[in-house]
Amino acid sequence: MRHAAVAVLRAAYAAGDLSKGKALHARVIRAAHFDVVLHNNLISFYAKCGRVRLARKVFDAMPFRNAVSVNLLMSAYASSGRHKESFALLRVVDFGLNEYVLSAAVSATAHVRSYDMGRQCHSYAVKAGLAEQPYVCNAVLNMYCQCAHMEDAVKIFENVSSFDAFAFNSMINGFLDHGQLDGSVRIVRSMTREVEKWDPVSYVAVLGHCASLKDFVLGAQVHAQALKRRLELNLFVGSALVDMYGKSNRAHDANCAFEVLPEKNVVSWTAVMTAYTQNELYEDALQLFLDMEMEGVQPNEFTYAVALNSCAGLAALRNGNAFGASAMKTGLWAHLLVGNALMNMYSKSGSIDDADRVFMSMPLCDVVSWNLMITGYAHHGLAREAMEAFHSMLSAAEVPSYVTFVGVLSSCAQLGLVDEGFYYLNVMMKELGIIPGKEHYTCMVGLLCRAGRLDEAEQFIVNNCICTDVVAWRSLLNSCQVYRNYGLGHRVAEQILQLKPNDIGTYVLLSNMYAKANRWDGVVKVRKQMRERGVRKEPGVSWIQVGIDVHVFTSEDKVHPQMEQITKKLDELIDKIKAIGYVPNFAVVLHDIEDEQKEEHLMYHSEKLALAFGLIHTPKGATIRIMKNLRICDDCHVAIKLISVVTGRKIVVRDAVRFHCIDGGVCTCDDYW
DNA sequence: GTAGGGTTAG
Repeated sequence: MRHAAVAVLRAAYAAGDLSKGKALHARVIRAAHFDVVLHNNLISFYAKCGRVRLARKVFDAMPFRNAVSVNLLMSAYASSGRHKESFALLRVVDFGLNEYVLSAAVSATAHVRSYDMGRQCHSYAVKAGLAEQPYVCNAVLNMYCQCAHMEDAVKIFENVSSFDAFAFNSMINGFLDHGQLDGSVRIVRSMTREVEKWDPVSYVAVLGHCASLKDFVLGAQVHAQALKRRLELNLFVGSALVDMYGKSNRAHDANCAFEVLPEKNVVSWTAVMTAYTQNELYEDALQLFLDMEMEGVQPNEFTYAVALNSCAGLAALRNGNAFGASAMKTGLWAHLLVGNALMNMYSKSGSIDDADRVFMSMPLCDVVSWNLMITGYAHHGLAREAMEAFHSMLSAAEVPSYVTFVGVLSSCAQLGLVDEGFYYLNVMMKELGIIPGKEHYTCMVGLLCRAGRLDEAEQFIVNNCICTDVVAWRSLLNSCQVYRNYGLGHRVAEQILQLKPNDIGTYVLLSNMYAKANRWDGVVKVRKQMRERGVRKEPGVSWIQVGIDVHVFTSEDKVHPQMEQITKKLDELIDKIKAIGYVPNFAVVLHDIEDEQKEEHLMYHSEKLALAFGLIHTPKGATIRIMKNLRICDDCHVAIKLISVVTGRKIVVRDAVRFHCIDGGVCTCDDYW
């Protein structure tokens, strides 16, 4: 009976015929005597067919079971991701665990990241004398890696003499997952020496290590080794290669690794999209999304997140909206990852209200969501709202992170809350043990500058060893410009130009500073210096989306087909704002041109062209959103504020650093930028 | 009739 039945089950599985198996099941139930092995075969059959509930039914109906029955059901649960249920099965076991069941139990605790349960299993293994069993030992080692207790993992790793690739793989991934790159460097080194036979997972792990370190040289060597064994065709290894090249800023190589894959799945597609996005090739990433859908591959939550991040990079609000709607239809919208990506997209596209709306509707949120809200408000010049969000975050018992404090400190800076800023820096360091980074120090410099305490700001830079940080110095120089402190400004600019010769941002700030202080001799000097050193301004580019099209404008570029209309509109606008006090600010013109040309030059700044175009092509009262690659210039800032008055429009300009939300002649940047 | 680690986000 048993042999025949097993043969039937095997055939039924091979033919994918579930009903044949069920028919046999019925006969087994009617049979006079109970056979454990046969019932185990039934469990195995249902499990292989992906019918875990039926497997469980068989299990529950058994008058007695053995270790194999338990193990079969546990692995069925594990392969469908139901690790808690797998672990819970131990409660019905009324006999001692063997090495099979024990390693399944340990791996369940590893998946749910339960250090406590994992440790209990480990001590059980020690008492039962099973701790040295290779599978148990590896499972325990892996459990400690997953549960972020690398010190326990290291103890096991060091005490066992002979290891296969498995243990090395676990150790590398454990160190990588917890950001301990020095640890993974050690393991990878000894692995290249001691482990002869790498398995495919080893390649994936080592490539992940290379990706984290952006170690393209080692990555390419691993690639070469993989080629010898034709492993570049393996979906996992291939995706890891795509990721490694992408993170090493080699989008083209990433694409080659992708193209070579004979079978592509949603992960490999998403990996190559990610590679493009991380290298700022947003349009290509979005094109890949379309290609993927054409191939009939369904996007998952990661794919949507990457697509939305590309939209964020382009500030492509409409496309982002479309992806959001599409994610809503597929039900993937509720994923944390997608919600966060949507918030990010709205925030980077200048639509902070929409970001807030998404945040409020998210079923689950995490520290990243809170950070997006806080930094989003801060970038939009809404420091009060940012601080409110921060306090709500604390009330919600979410633990602030490194990024949280970047938002908090920059909000304190915007509000001129010097004491609060230092208080929060202290909380961050003392209470949360977060080591402040450049971003925090730069915020503190900005904080002191905002309060007009420029000398203290300079001292702060010197005292905190961030003298080599151009961003910190630039923040100080910016304040010198705002406060017209050209003595300090000149010194600071020298300092920056020593660190980064020909830094165009510095020349612009310096020139603006002299202009604001009415020091025309200074402006002339800066221009001369630039000419002598051959420094050229990067062309300003602005873009605006109208309908489904993105219209791009470069300064002085007159190639747009509707240039005539745009010029006419601009003339009109300039006349109107001159009537309410606009005076062109020639100081921002860094080119050596005649005075009479300067007004025309200013008029053709890319943001003004984009704005005029937007005013022509959008309905009355609609908000206009403009993106710019550089920082908005002082003249345009003044002009756009006045244009918002004469047209009654809300105008949002995203420049290289922040948002300017301009409404009724007032900008959220408070003219401090 | 039984086993483990892996790729995509920030």
